[in-house]
Amino acid sequence: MQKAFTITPTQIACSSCNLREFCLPADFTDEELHKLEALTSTKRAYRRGDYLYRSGSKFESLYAIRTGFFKTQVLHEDGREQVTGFQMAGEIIGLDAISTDIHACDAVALEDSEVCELPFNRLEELSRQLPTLQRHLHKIMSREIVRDQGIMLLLGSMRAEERLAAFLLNLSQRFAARGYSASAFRLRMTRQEIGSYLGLKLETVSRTLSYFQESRLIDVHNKSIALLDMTRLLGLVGQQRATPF
Amino acid sequence: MQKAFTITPTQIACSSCNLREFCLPADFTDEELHKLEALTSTKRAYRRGDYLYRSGSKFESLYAIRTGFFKTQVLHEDGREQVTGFQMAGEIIGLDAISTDIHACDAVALEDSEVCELPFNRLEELSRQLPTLQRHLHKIMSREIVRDQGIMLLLGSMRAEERLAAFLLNLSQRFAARGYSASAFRLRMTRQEIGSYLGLKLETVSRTLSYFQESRLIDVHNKSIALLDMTRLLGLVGQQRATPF
DNA sequence: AATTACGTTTGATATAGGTCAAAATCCGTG
DNA sequence: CACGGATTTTGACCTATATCAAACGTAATT
Repeated sequence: MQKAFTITPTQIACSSCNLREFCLPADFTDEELHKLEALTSTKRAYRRGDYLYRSGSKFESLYAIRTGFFKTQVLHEDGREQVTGFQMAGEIIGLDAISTDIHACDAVALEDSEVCELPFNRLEELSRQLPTLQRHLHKIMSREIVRDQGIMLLLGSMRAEERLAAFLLNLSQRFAARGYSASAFRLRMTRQEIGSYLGLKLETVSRTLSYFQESRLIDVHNKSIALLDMTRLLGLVGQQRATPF
Repeated sequence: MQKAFTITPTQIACSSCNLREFCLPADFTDEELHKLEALTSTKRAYRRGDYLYRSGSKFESLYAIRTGFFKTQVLHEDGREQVTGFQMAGEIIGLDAISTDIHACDAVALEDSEVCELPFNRLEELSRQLPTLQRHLHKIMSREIVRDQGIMLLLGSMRAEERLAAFLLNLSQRFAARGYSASAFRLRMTRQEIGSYLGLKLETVSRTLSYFQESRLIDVHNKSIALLDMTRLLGLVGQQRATPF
C-alpha cells in the first residue's frame, strides 16, 4: 500500500486525491490512514460539459475535485438559472444534498476533470471514529456557509465593478493557493456564467471587463486574463462608487 | 429528572429547548436522552437589541432559539451591512463560526428572546456517540447551505416585487410551521433590515409593499401584515415581469 | 401630555445596469 | 481550410431601482 499522506510543514496532504480541503492536521495511526485512503479511492474522470450530478438525483457521495473545474447551478422553474459557485482542485462539492438526500443543484465540468468520490455514509462513520476528521468535515461545511454569505453581501450590496473585481481577485487567490500564477490565468467559464454568478447580464460583464482593460487594471483576451494592478483592483472592492469626489 | 423529549407522530421534540430544528427521529436510550438533555440545559434570555454574539468573537457554542426573533448580519469594512438571515424559534444559529472558531457575523435579538446554548465541543463529542445526532447536525448545516443558495438565486435574478413576495411567503410558511397564522403576523424587522436582506433600499421595500397593498395582495400597517391573496403572491415569484401580456 | 427620536411613506429625479440588435471573433468539426 | 454555431464586444436606448428630500406616524421618554 502506498502512503496515503505526505507531510508538509503544517498539514498532511492526501496523495491519492490531492485534496486541499481535505488535508488534515497530523497524528493518525497507520490503521487510520489506511481507512482514509480506502475512503478516497474511487476516482472518476469527466469531460467538459459532463454532469457530476444533477438536481433531483439521489445523494450518495460528496466529491473531491482532484483536477479540473466545475460550476454548480440551481435552475428555477421558469428557466432562470443561477450559478452558485465555481469549484476547483481540492474543493469539496455536494454538501447541499445532505439536507434532503437529494441533490439541490447541478454540478457541471467546465473542463476535463477528475474527482474522488467520498461515499457519505462511510465518511460519517469514519468521522465518528476520528475526531480530527469530524472537525474537519464540520469546518468544510461551515466554510461553505461563510462563502455563501460573502456572495450574499456581494449580490446584495455591490455595484457591477466591485462584483467583478471581487470575483477576479477571488479566482486569483485560489489559483495562487494552488501554486498557479495569481496574476494570469484562463477563465474556464463564459461571460454568461460569470454574469449569472454575479447577478449581472453577460453584456454588463463584458463591458465592465472592457472598462477594466481601458483603465489598465487587467488585460483580457477572451478567456485569458492578466491582472495588471491588483492593488487598484482591491481598492475597487468596497467602494460605494468610484472615488466620491 | 424531567423527561427530555416527548413523542410526536414522526418526531421527538426537545421539551427543554423547543428545538424544532433539533428534533430527532426516535430511538434513544434513557442514558442518551439524559446526555442530550444535559447538552441543551443552559438557557439565556436576551432583550431586544442585545447581541447574541458579535463578529470577531470567539466561537464556543451554537445557539438554539427557544423563543423570539434574531437577525444575523455581516458588516463590510466600508460600513455597508448585509443582513444574512432572520431566525426564529427552533432554528440554530452560529454555524458560520465553526470554520474559523471566530464568529463571522453578528447575531442581534429583534425582540426579547430566549436561547439554549449548545457548547460545540460537547455537541461534536455526543454526535460521535449518537449517529442519529451526527446525521442531524449535518442536515442542519446542509440546510443552511441550501437556504443560502436560495437567497443567491433571489438576489441574483429576481426583481423587487418577486423578492418581497418570496420573502413574505417564506415568513408565512415558517410562522405556519410553528403553529402561528400563515396569513397574518407582525414583522419584527424594519424596512431597512428587510431591504438589506433582499438587496433593496428601504424606500423600494416601502413602495413595493404599498403597491402590494393597492393591488389587494396584502394589508400592511407598519409592522402588522396580512397576506390577502397567497396564490397571486406565489404567482408573482418566478415572474420575469408582471404578466408578459 | 408633550417632546423627541426613529421609522415609514411618498414624490421628483438620476443612473446603473438591462434590453435589443448587429457586428466581430473564436472554436470545434467535417 | 472553410464552415457554422457559439461567444464576445459594442452601440443605442430604456427601465427598474437608487437617490435625495420632505412630510408624516409611531413609540419610547420625560
